[in-house]
Amino acid sequence: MNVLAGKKLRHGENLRSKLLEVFSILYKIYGPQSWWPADSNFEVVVGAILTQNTNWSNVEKAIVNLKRENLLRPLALRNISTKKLAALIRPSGYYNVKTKRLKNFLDFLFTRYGGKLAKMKPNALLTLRREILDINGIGRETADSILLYALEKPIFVIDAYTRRIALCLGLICKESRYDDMQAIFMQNLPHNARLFNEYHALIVAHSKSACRIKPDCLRCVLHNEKRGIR
DNA sequence: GACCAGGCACATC
DNA sequence: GATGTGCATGGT
Repeated sequence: MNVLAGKKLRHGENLRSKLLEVFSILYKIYGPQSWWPADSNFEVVVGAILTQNTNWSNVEKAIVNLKRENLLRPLALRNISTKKLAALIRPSGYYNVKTKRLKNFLDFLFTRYGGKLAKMKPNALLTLRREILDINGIGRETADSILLYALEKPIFVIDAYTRRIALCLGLICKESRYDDMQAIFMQNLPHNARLFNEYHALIVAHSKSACRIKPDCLRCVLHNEKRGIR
């Protein structure tokens, strides 16, 4: 369970105001992110699967290969052989595993929604989440990335960046599990897809930034921001 | 050459 | 349920 929700933090701040403050400062520093970096909702899904435990620059190489072959369309990707798909996504690593996972998602998409992501959108968030999590190879993070960034559903994505920053800020402990961490954000922020989109994207932007302080240590940024130091 | 990067499933205990 | 392991590339 969420052991920290509602608990008073130092300086009398509660979790809700702390989370909003962090968002406000990140937004002020990095500006609107308007994620995900993709040309279509389907490309978001492909990227979410390819980026599993992989550097994004490697994923970009695979995406470029797929675009070159005009394969970033559900039907086209469903119709190519696993051998060809594996060769094209090779730069993203774990290419045999990820080929199966992409095909699994496509099987689901065509079986249940006629190959159209748009047909998924009207369904309730939790219904969709259950369905997507049933696909072999799609875990919580990938499912939530698809739900938030491809289907615009209000769910907070927990990834390695979020974990590191939340740990740094004392919002979670090392033992916290995915659902616990997600509850910290979901129970203390308005359920708004645009807010969750920007918040997570800003966390990634900060984590990847080459700021002079240790990128993972948001505490330093918060401290300096309050003192007017950039 | 070692280490790391936006996971996940599966086997084992 | 917790822990260990396999899956693989490209950048530093």
